[in-house]
Amino acid sequence: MVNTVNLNQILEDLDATSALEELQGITEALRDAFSVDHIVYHWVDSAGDQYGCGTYSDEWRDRYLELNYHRIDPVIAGCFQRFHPVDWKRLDWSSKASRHFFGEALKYGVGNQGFSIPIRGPNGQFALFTVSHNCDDATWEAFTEEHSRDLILIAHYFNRKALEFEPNRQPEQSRALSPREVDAMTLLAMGYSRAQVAETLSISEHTLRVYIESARFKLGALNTTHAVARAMSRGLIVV
Amino acid sequence: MVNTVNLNQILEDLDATSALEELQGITEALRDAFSVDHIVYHWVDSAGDQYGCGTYSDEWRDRYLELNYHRIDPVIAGCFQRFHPVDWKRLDWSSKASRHFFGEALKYGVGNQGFSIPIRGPNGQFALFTVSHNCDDATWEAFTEEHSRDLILIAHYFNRKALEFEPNRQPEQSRALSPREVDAMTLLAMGYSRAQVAETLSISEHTLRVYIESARFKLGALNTTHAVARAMSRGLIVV
DNA sequence: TTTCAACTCCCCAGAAACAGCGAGGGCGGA
DNA sequence: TCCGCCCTCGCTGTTTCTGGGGAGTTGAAA
Repeated sequence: MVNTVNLNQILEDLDATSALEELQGITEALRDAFSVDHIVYHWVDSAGDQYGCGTYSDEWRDRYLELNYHRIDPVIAGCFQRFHPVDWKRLDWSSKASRHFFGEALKYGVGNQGFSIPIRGPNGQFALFTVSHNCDDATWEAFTEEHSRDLILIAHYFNRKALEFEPNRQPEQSRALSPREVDAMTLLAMGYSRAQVAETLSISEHTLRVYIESARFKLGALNTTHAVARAMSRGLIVV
Repeated sequence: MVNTVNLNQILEDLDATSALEELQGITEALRDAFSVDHIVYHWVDSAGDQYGCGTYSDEWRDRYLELNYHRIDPVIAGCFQRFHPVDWKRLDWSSKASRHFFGEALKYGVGNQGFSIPIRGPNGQFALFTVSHNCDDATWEAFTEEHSRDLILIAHYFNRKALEFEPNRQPEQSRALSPREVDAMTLLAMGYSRAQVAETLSISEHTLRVYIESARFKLGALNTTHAVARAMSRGLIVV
């Protein structure tokens, strides 16, 4: 793998991008620049609705989406719990589903090595930036070691553009919760019953209910559990 | 402001840091390297519990914490909604509380210029990395323009260390959920009622209940909402 | 000044969730 | 082979949550 990558040029190209299709082209240019098999940016969205760009084959991408592989993909699960970029080797491949998934991926041309960077944006947005290649462990470690910083920056810029191009996903910008509503949601997420929450906050249970309903309304949630889930995924509460 | 900053050296120093106190020292070194007034890393916990390190005066930090300024600080509010690093000038200072807050900050030696980078980690973790200085707009723009990429990387490395030093905030490991349990938790988090979930999964509501109870047990949760919250914060389900 | 959002309190009835009991078939690892 | 986990289904009763009303205060923004 050649290491004559001009980081500044890449980032400027990314900055200048004005359309979604161009991002696709940049993944290809990056793949060639880094001399790796694949570069993928993958926005992981709520209901399994997904979006991204990259150099994986169409067959693999379609299969991934169709079979809802994001649910068993250890890369997603692992990155979701981490802040660090992560080498695929360090993930948990112990379950049968994981190994089967990996086998499938190999068949469809994904490299045996991978390096994925989790990226998080406002409102619980979550995405991955992945580099994948076919080589031995030592080569791969040298590569990731050398380029991890550049890749973090590139991932960051990719996500900027993705957020820019997908304003539709932003209107989820629900109105912020009031302090009391945050309190209520937080305590509910901690497992308190309504009675306990009311007591903890020193208010009547009915008042509490008003907060919950208000929060539910602001979050567009169907019930309390949904409201708590949304509040969490949008980073409005931390448990 | 001098621009002889050795980014690699900084990042290596950060990587080698093994204790919280050293991070404080690094903010001071960075301040000198960049020749700015202040460098601050600020972990914002929505519960109001906060933590960070930086070169602000002790008086200002104490005042900030004591008066719960994080609730009215436009830097926090603004960064929380953005992915991009942001110049303080571009934030919303229209409210009375904001302007009062800014006046206070100036009195306590915070610069009139600022540049803050939002950083997000697992479980809704949120932090800011801020550079602040006293100068005119043009000078500041030139500075941020030149260093924004470096600052993004530095911010990233700071957050790595912060997460590393706060293991109690890391998700605890719990037994993995079975596929059916994941399905159940996911659909519940999407706002479905038990009846709807059962129908969606094509199982009886009683069976569904067994999954929910099982998941609740595995997660050590007190009720369904709690179980969903824990499953989400541990990255077992993605909603 | 007026308006608006936030915070507080109250009643009631129906829907939903919880808790505890039990049972049987299948599949994979020790 | 046996043990344990996963998946599936059933019953009964209690507790909790939800949704529909209405009403008063405060404080900050327009």
